[in-house]
Amino acid sequence: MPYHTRQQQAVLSCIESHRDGHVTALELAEELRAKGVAVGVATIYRQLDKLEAQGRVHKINTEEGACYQYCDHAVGNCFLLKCERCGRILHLDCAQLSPLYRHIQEEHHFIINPRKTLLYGLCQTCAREDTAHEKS
Amino acid sequence: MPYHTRQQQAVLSCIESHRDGHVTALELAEELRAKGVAVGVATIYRQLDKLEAQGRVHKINTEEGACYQYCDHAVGNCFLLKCERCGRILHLDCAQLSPLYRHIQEEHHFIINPRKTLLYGLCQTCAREDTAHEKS
DNA sequence: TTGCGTGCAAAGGTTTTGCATGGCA
DNA sequence: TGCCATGCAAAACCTTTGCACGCAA
Repeated sequence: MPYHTRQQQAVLSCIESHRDGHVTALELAEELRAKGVAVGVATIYRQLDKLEAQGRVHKINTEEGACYQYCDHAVGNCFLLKCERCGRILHLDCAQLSPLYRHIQEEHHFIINPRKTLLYGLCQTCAREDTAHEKS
Repeated sequence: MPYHTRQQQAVLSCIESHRDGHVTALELAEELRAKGVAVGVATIYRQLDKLEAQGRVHKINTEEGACYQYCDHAVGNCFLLKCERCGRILHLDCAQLSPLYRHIQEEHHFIINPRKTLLYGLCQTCAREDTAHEKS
């Protein structure tokens, strides 16, 4: 039977406040410390594991380590785009995604977890810069 | 001006021999050592960086760290599927992928790097096991 | 009171870096 | 000969684990 603690509440509300963003475990630790609600990193990792198992948080593996995102909405068509140049992560919604997942399931018998889709590429800003550089 | 060395050749041919698979940097080191062509891990990481910059190798970030895959073919429709249960990585080809990339580029102005697409989910074997467990 | 959750510190693993050495051109 | 690439070891880094303690129920 799980206990409710001050730390659990703090971690959850902190990651919730990044609703449309994503944070690393260590960023959470830093933020909580700044707020005066210090929580040990071990506890943060353990909480994030639990929250992920409950489906309340997504864990996303990037080049720089794992980052986490709060999740309260339908995720069927949501996905993340990481710009390989500036490192920013964008959140998009694309209606063509769930048909693709269905197709993959029917043709290749693989059940996609839509919460973990992360594509890499170039964001608009960086793509523009590239073009500008090529011209000069 | 780059020099050509025994080690470079060894790393490249070793990763090439995994044509349809993927290896971690440390697995490469292990394999090379077993072949009697010991190469330091630092060198392997440095080589993989260069090969990735040249587009000859894909770097894929997984839960367990980075793995690398040789790349010599058109990659427009290739992608990877990682089973979240057994950890296996499958390589698939799906004609619906490049239209999706085009759509994302046109609608959301993000240029996808098709070499890095990695989706998560459940492979057929593990999905079957899940179903079996639920029934019992 | 019971035992789960926490914090600290240490361990674990992967990847990077500094520096002296070796080997290609 | 000049200089890049290598190897080793140490460092950096993120994440997990062990264990004693604190606190919720």
